[in-house]
Amino acid sequence: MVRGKIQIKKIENTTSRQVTFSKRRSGLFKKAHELSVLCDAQVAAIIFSQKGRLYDFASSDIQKTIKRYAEYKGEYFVAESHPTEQYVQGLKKEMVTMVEKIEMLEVHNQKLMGKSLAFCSLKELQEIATQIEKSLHIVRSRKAKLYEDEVEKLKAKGRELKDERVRLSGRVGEEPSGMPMPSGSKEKEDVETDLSIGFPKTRS
Amino acid sequence: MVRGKIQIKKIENTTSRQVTFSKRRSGLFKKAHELSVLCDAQVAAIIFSQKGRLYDFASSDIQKTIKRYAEYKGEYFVAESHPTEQYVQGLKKEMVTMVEKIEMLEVHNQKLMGKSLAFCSLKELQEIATQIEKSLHIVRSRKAKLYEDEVEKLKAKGRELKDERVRLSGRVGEEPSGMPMPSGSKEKEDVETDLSIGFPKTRS
DNA sequence: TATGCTATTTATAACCT
DNA sequence: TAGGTTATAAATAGCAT
Repeated sequence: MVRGKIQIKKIENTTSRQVTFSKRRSGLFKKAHELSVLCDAQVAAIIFSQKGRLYDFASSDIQKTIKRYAEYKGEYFVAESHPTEQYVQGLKKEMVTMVEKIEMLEVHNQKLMGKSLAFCSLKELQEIATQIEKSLHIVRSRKAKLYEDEVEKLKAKGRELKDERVRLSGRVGEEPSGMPMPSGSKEKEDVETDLSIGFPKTRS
Repeated sequence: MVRGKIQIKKIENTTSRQVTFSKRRSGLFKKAHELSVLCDAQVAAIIFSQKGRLYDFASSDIQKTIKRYAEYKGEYFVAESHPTEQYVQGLKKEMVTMVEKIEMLEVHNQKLMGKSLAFCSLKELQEIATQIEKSLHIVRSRKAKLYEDEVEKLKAKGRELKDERVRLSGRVGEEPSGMPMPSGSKEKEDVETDLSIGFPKTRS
């Protein structure tokens, strides 16, 4: 005889609570079963009692249902934190390509540096030598060009300093107090260049 | 107005079935909730509709409930096809390292081949030139060694052929019908070597 | 497709054995 | 602790909107 509505809050009386648990549990499972049959749905229910005992119901294989649940959540709800297997396969493929490229480059590098030549044929060695000779030529040209530019820059700097000195001596008097300036000498520019080479280093 | 008891079997009318599904589903979840509160139990329910849509209820965290279930049963419900974000981050980090390595190797390669020198300092150019010179020296030595070995092998072959001819001529008679054999000549070995160089090619 | 209504079925709280 | 009884609350089938 139900005396009135019950409040949905924890039943404090242990005996009542256990009885209610047992009855409502079977009620819930019955409803779950009916739902699955009436509506052709896949239903699973898991209950842990307060004491930690497990009760479960599933309209079909509960493991399959839970797996399906995990996959569903993985695909649609937490997609960002669960990349697909396909995506990872793509990454791995890329990595294989990269590893191959690294190996290829390393071998090439080694050969260009005169290492790991033990298994090279004469013909291959000839090709490498030709390549290296070509490289050496280019690098030397570039070095020469850079050196030339440097020298040119320093010469310009030297001329600038000379002009400055001339202007200064003009203002102070007829006799410049600094080093005497040779004039008309063919060697002059070279001498000044040599001096100037040291200048930027002591300045900077 | 309920006209009478219903049979617990699949509702054939689609509309009715969907309405019943919706109503009974919320009824089930309500019962599940009440059970969890009244009896202090941990309750989870998973429903897949006929169309494959997921509905779930859990009195606490459903993942925890499923995990507890898995532990209780001693089974795992990992969605195999979904690698963890952490794993993918690891892969990506590796890839970044590999990309850096490739770039480094490519730059080094380019420099060894006399390319992309535009931004090299004089000092760097000097280092590259030194490296290339060293490489060239090694490659040339190796080439020389290989060539020497080849010549040595061919000379041995030449001597072998000479011995063979001597043996053959001894059997046929005093006069060998082949080419006459010069002897005591200083040029002899070189001549034979030159001949022999062509031999393996025509044979193989 | 969802929500409201209501007659009726179903679940169940309290009690009993 | 389990199962049965019963008065009552709750759920819900069929219909309407």
